[in-house]
Amino acid sequence: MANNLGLSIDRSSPVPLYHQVVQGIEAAIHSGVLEPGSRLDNEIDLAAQLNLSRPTMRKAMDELVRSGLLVRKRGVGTQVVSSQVRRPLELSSLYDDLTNNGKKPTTEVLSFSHIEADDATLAILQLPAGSKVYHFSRLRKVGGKPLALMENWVRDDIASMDEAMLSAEGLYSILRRGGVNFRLATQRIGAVTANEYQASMLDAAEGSALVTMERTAVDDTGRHIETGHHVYRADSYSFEMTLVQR
Amino acid sequence: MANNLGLSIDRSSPVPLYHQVVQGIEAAIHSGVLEPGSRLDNEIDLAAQLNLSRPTMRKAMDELVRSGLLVRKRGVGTQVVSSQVRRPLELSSLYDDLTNNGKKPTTEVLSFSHIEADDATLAILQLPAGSKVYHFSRLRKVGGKPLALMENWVRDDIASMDEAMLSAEGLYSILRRGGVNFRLATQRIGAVTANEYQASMLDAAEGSALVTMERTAVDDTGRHIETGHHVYRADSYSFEMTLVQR
DNA sequence: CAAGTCAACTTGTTCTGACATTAAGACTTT
DNA sequence: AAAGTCTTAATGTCAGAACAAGTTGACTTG
Repeated sequence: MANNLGLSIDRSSPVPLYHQVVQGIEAAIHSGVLEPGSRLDNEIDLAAQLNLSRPTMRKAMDELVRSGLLVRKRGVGTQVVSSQVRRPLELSSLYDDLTNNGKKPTTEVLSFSHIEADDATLAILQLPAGSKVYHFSRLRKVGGKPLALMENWVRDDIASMDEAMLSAEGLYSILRRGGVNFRLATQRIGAVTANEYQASMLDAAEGSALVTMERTAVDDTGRHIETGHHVYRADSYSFEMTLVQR
Repeated sequence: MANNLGLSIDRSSPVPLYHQVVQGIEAAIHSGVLEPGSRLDNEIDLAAQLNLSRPTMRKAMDELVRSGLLVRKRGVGTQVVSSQVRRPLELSSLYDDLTNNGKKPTTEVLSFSHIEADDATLAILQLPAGSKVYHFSRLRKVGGKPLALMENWVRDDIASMDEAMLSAEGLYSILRRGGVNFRLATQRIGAVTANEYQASMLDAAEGSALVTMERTAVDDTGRHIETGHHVYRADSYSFEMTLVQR
């Protein structure tokens, strides 16, 4: 059976060939052309069908295996796992996540200051003593409903910012415009019960469950850009992810 | 400066060369030989120093970039990000995590049955109507202190199990012995407040915060092996992870 | 007929080689 | 002296080839 996925490769495109293959197979899986559990042709045939070399084909399949869409087994072949694999947790801001899903988030800046960082923040952001940082807290709402209460500390040598900017857009887009290329983040997810302040801000009952996230983001030059402590209403937000065994 | 990392490659080892390089560089970073922020020699020189080809060297560095230890920038070079990057969330069981950290977990089986799966479970595990599954709930303690309350549904065509087995070891080790090679899992992390039952089992106050996790695990043949709903005491457990931008 | 053996198939690893793209600094020119 | 340009160096992409190592099923043999 010629498992022609109906995908074509544009060699004049600036998009790398292996990435075109990734997108094509992703589309085939999500559209149902490739059903969960079905076997793909072997790497060599697939490469030949698309006029690609095997290393290029393999690199594409590597990415799909890593993202959890495909499963490979030596001596056997490659299978589609499931079309309903969730997107892995991405290195993006809450604001981006929401707008990408068609939501219209609003941001209210509750406090804003440009101050000398305390010792803990200096250590986390790996800044020399006496450095100043932006410190602010924001309330994010979707459809008028409070979703998240966010407190952040950001180094001040990237982009200057003020309350108005933070009200109008997401923190990450401001920083990206300042030339930051985010590369990785470490985060910790846990839970707490809402104290009086959190409850009032999030329009929730005191003692209700909140999801907490602490995150520190690093850019491609190794600079620690920002750290934050966020809390989310547990009835409106949870973290979904796909873990892949290496 | 010859950035010789003092690592050597054993070509007679069954461990792939690229993986030996990964382990060597990881060790160099964690031991402090490679300091955070320092630049590595370029790929071609490094490959030459170890008598490897550039693709092999690149594949090793790819993995380190993905795991967040290194940062690459075209036209510039490769840098060490930080020695204190946390291990990414791994596809492992709580039991393994605890024993690997030197803890001695105990497990109490609260209920156990071998029943026909309900529709929701059939759908999640992608089983035909009428299939039977193991359904059980367990309480896990560390140092005599309750940590997690776990309810699981497991397909029954892998390994037979009973209360005694589940008391003595982790679910994943039983399944692995039954020939399962776990490949990926999708999970969702959130929060709730403890109800009366959860509070009493976890020795916590009613209304205290709990971290929730729902997980479905898939093996290397695409079978959906088990799904579970776990709750953890928020004061004793949180999820740490490293996100890497592709 | 059952058990072991072997051949075919598929992914896993590794190599050599080439060119493209980006970034930074040195150089030249105005 | 400042601006733009060019060179250099590094990572990014792609090709073609070869062999290694599991898996599976067919075949052979006792």
